[in-house]
Amino acid sequence: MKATIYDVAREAGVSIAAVSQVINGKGKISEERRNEIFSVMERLNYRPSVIAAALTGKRTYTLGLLVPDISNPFFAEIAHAVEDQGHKLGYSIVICSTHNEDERIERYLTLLQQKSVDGMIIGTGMDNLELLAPLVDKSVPIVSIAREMPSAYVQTVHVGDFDGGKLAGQHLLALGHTRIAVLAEHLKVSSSRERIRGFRDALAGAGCELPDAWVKPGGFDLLQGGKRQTLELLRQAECPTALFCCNDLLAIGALQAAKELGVRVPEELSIVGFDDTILASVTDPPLTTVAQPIEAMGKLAVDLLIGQLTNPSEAKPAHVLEPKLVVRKSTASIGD
Amino acid sequence: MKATIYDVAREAGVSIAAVSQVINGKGKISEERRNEIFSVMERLNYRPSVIAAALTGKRTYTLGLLVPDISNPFFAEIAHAVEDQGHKLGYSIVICSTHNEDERIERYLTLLQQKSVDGMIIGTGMDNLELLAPLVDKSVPIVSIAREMPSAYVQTVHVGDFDGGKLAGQHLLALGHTRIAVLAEHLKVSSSRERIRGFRDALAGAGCELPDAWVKPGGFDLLQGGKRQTLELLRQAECPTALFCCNDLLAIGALQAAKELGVRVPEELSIVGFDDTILASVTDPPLTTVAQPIEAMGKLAVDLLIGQLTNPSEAKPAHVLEPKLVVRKSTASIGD
DNA sequence: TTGAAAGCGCTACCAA
DNA sequence: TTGGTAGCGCTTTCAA
Repeated sequence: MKATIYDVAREAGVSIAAVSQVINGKGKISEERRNEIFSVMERLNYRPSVIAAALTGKRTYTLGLLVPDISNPFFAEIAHAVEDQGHKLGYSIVICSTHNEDERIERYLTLLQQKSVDGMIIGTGMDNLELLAPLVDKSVPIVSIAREMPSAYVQTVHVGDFDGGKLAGQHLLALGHTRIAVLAEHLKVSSSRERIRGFRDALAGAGCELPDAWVKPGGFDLLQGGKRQTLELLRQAECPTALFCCNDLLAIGALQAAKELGVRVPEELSIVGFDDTILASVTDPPLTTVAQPIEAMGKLAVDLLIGQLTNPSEAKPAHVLEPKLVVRKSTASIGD
Repeated sequence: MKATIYDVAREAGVSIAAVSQVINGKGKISEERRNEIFSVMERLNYRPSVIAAALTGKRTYTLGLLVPDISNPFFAEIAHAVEDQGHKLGYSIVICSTHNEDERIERYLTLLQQKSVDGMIIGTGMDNLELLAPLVDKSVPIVSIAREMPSAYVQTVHVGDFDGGKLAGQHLLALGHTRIAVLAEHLKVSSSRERIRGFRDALAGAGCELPDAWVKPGGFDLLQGGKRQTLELLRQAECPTALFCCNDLLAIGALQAAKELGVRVPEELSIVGFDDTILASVTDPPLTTVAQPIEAMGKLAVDLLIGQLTNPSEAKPAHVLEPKLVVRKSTASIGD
């Protein structure tokens, strides 16, 4: 059986209060007693129950991270960064993957709260901000990452999606493309919408039009979705010469579709992705993509969250990081 | 403030015991009272505290998953599979990434236990089985995934690493290679050792020797490590014509090294990986690799774990799934 | 059927 | 400095 605070107290011949104080380094205990108690804890291999402690409202030094799909390298890399920084600051991270299903968002939100994390980082889009209400009530600090979240209550860390889309657009325009299509995630994803808006903005600046029919929203499976949409696009009589994909996974689907149809990238079709995950650097050809500073975002999110923990009253500005275009081999001048 | 069981009891004019019974669907409560209580719970937006419940030893319907590095697509895909199956069976999954550091293994092991998960799936190699002792004491069910774990206490799901290595070896031999080197993870990783053993076995069967100096263990960063080791190998006078990499990430590092040196794959250097993650299918050239049935492994691990939950006394055999060689474009006959 | 009360392990306040 | 003790919110006998 696991040792409890009572066992330690009994063995050491002191009260549980004394033991509790030693555990938490609070109160006044004589050096002698403290050492005695420590050695008993050691001997009994005693581990305080976080559960019981949490019940009495103590900090748990655990942060929750909610992502839509952990098998998307972008979020896996975010998770990695968050874990790293959290650990540096003495926090453990528990990760929950909502598997892109709305119902699970609510479930994991509740779960994390119930497991009494000290704060949460949310990387999942939330259509229904109502879901945050219980957290706000309990004043659980929240920062959203990689997604805008229009709530005064949550702090936000994300890349300039509009600017990112614009970068992609300008790059493609500079290469002489005018017939360009867009592969998106589900259009309820705000970052996708923003990226497209930025992209459109760039095209518009050059007097180039993006027909609505050429904005293809994907389904749940980004890879398959990207592939399917691209096949459709490429089979049209008047097909696009370039593709802007709202993330790397979609871009890879597009790459696969092109390969399947024998369409050469970048000679016959230019493709630009978004995120700059590990995937982008290894594909054939390597992917031109809009990079998000994943590591910096993860670190910043943790820093902000822990900042809120220690100073809850602070203002909560949005932090918008700068996207960068990384040119690799999947884009080329038209007619090259 | 959040409503407690007391609030509900008071509002409904019953005892907390009655409310508890309703929550858990136990005991005998008149239909009438039950409905009354339900409606009060609704009105108060009452959510039972999992923490408090856990303190009294109730199930939490949460499973813990421990992986060495969530940014490795193999483990991200495992996590995805586990989450999916867990969810199907009504369990939530919390994922912890140990970031490949031993100290964090212990920390997260303790954490998960403290958060009172009902069981744990461990995908991290554990040198020190002592760490499991506290879990065994509390009889927390454990299944290890993707790693052998020589403990009668834990159930195991993994691929036949020896056979997988052998498949790789046979494939390379069949292509006429004899000068073959191996890229491994840290050699304390048992699966790497097994894969190499199987690989050696295949070579030995053909009278081919694998010099120890050509077994290159990597460091923490698999990608960089794989690249560095490959550069070293390729710069030797008498360099290998083929590489067996103990996972896809290493193989990609090798691919990058080859590209950097202008060594053509597969014409001048054949590379075979292990895992068959998404990465393998997108690289340039696509990677020949030994596939693990990731989805099946995740599903099986969850099933076994939940089996133990409901029937703790069962025998705990190891489940060894079959690896499959997936031939893509990174391997070719020697001299082609 | 229902309710009173004893924990679960720990924190924090108040007396001693 | 110390120890006693009242919760924290819920589950679970055991009586009523």
